[in-house]
Amino acid sequence: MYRIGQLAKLLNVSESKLRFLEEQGVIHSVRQANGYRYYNDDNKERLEIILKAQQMGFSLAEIRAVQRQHGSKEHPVDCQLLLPMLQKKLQELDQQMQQLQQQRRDMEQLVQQLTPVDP
Amino acid sequence: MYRIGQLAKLLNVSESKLRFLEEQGVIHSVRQANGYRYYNDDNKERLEIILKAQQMGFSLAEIRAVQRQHGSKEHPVDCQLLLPMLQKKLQELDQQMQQLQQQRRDMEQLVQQLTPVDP
DNA sequence: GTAAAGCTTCAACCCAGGTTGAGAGTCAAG
DNA sequence: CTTGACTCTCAACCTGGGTTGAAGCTTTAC
Repeated sequence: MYRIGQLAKLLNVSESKLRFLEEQGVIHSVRQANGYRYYNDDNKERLEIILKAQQMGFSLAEIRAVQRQHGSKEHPVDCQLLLPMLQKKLQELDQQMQQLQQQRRDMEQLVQQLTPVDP
Repeated sequence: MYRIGQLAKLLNVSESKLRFLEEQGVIHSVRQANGYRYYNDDNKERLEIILKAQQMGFSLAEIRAVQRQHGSKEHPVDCQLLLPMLQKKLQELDQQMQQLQQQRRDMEQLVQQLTPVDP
């Protein structure tokens, strides 16, 4: 059981961000009588997954959507939560990349046309 | 010479966005005595480039940075403006993709471990 | 010559994703 | 039993990238 400061330091995020993410409903903590947030291993794991998802460019809205979709089922919950997101993201990225590469080719051609025989 | 409404419709963006982008210094227009914004082909071309750059995930700050870097030189200006941005972005994407793919492999393995011989 | 459509500025608002700070309670150590 | 470190809530603020709306010109069309 971590307290907020410990977990924040451990995962290198701000305490305020942890409070914010909880308020937004994407992570959870356990409250003791003193009112402090405590985080067990499940809470921590979920947080780590959320952070990864954010790094990959998912918005909190997308994350919430997948969480709801998937409900609170059995075990490989978090992986099953993450996999569809990943697959979606990979597809998007593949598409983006292809567009970019096409545009780069176009650009390079343009540049060559516009810099005829200067030297 | 387009007026703002025409250009906005043509490129499928809002008029307010055109005003905003001008205020932010990333595009320009020509003012006539009546106070209206008019857009010549150069203005339009630059706008199109900015819009593409935005689609590719560049922030206005990044765009401004490249614009300043590159000053207002000669001709293939806009391509030379776009190329370094593209190259940077491509690198970033390549990196992201590799991370993602590694993570996906990890995930898939995990899922398999966690769903042993269920049926 | 008047109405509608188009344009102007300016200030206020919106959303996401947080951060900051005040005022107050909790806990461990000396 | 007080000090310092830690935590709580709540409200206000911030940034980026715009949107919305009011009040007032200009231009076009009849």
